[in-house]
Amino acid sequence: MARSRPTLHDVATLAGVSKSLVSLALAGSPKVSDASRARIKDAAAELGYRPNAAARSLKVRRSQTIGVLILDLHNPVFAEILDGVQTEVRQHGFSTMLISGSSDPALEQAEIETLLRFQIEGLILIAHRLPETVLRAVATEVPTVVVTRDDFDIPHMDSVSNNDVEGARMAVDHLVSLGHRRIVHLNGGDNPVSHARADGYRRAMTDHGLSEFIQIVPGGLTDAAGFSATSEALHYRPTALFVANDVAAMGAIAAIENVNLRVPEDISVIGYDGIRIGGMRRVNLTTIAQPLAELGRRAAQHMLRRIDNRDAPAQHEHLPASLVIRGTTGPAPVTSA
Amino acid sequence: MARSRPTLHDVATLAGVSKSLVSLALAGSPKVSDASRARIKDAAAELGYRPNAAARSLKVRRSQTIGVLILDLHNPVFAEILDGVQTEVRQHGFSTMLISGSSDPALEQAEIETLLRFQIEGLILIAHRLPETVLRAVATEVPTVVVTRDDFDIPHMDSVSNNDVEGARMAVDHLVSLGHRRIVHLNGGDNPVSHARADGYRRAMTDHGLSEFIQIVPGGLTDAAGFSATSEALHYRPTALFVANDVAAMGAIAAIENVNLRVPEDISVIGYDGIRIGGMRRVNLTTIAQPLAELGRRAAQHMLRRIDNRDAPAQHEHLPASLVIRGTTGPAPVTSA
DNA sequence: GCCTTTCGTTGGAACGTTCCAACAAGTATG
DNA sequence: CATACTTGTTGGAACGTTCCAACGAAAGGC
Repeated sequence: MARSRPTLHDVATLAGVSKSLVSLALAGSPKVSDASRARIKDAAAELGYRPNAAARSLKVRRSQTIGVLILDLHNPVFAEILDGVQTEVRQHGFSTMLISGSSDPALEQAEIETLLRFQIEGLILIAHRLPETVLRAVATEVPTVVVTRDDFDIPHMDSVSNNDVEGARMAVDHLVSLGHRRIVHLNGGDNPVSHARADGYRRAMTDHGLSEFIQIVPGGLTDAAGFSATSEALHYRPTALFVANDVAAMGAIAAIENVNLRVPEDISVIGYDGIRIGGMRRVNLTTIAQPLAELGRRAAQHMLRRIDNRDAPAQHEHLPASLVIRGTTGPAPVTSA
Repeated sequence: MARSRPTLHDVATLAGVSKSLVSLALAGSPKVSDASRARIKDAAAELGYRPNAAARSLKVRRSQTIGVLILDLHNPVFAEILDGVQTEVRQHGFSTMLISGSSDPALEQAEIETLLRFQIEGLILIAHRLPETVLRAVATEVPTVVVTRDDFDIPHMDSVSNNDVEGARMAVDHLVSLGHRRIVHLNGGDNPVSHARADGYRRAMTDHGLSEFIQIVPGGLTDAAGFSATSEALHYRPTALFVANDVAAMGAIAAIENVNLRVPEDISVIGYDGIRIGGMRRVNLTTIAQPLAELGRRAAQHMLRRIDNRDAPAQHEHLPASLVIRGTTGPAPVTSA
């Protein structure tokens, strides 16, 4: 267990040159003679030299690290976005420092503080529940981009999300094209994303001349919330349910089957998000799929761009969602209630 | 957009003291007078001072950061373990630097190298596929603990995992207690965990006097692998399937239902891991649950212990798995084939 | 009134880099 | 042959901390 790591200086003495030259050589400068370069490389290898990122970062004032706050690691939506962020970011030689949200929102702010101490060059928020004041403060400190939300207008702060209103409309369109009219929406609770999806539902229903059937049942974004909200939804005798997200949709389906109705023969169900599990054959959920990994990648790209040009105007990018038809939606039953 | 951040020095001049005293005060030393302390705190707040972690880490040679390699971010098993790691680690004032495995294993080694440059104080491997030589090399550099695997014997390197052999036995016991005899195992492929589970299956079957029914079908750890392996498994006319993990079990169930057999009336299915989705009512999967978050927490604890005492003997901790009975297992059908 | 202790404070070296200015030695230019 | 330029190399300052040794002032003990 080697006590203290070899430094640039150690390599220099072994190679018989100055530490400056070692630094130059290792950085791949062309002004180093081939002979020296070879000697230095050998010495570095022999000692198992590894540059100290803290020292480097202190000197050059760049940490090559970007911070990522992920609201909920358990939520597959966010995990897949994170994956997209990671692949993009590492391709550009950056590392990620990760923190995940906890039950206490105040903790998240403290964690962001920690991230900033490490001189992160950028911050990506994969969903969040920070008050706008905090968000603004953060934006002045470090280039920031938010994924899945665009409900803010802060200078120099980008967002990447899908258009939830448009996605909700696609869900309704799909159901209508299958002959459904009594389409109930299971809402996802009091958050911007759920509001937008409810809004899209409302508008699409109206556009289809189905405003009399508009019915929004309060729910949540979890399996359990979907399950329990469904019993209320069934009072309205829907032939189809548009559920705020996939996870809740799975709960809804379970609730429907629980009262001996069939999906999709009696009731069609469509979710939102496009999480992987939805594609498993056991689940086979029709959904409005967000391009999750792509969302993450784009966020990273915005980030990197903004690191080079902090003063670029804020961009709010929307990536298109897409309808993925699987087994939980089908033609409306002929017996209209 | 404030250009360069205030330093200790700036705080010192504003407060009219030396930077040493500021350092002392901010560290909470008792040797600082109340008057000075107050003045310093005010000055720091006014300037929005934030300590530079790189500088600190350079000086004290402690980064307060631990590295985490997560093999596959998509796999809910690993995500839940990571969550456990995070909560424990942050409670002790450490941050995490995350990297996730990619399709190319060589990349993972490069990423570990990056982690080491940041002077991480410890490394937690949430599953991995590194060759033992690399593992050994890593262990000499930094305290390391491996989660979900214990197939190594490297000095100073801990592991936390569940006992897969024992867990597999529990699965078989459960099925046998329901009257099953024709129990087929869908294997998870060529990796240590799957080997152990197959082994446990084999032993348990033998112990129950069912060695004639031992049947191991090669498969994988994904939904698709479970689906396709099942068609072969059905040739053996099983009344129950013990599948290598939950995700593959979901694929298996889909395949069974696909040929118009019912779960669990015709065939019982039990998985392994205890991922959250399995608990969703739509899935409702009987499984052998690993204490995932606890696995992560324990790993972090081992890590922290080892940071204080690098030379402690290696520990291989096994956490007990538990049988979670849900809806995919039931009594063996009376018509024995 | 002198010595010692305590208290609060300070200067400065160190951590391991990067990079600028400087330079020696050789090569080309006038 | 002096000057300028190139090539390869070097010393040293800086980055923002921590912490040791040292210090002056006040206070206590003799």
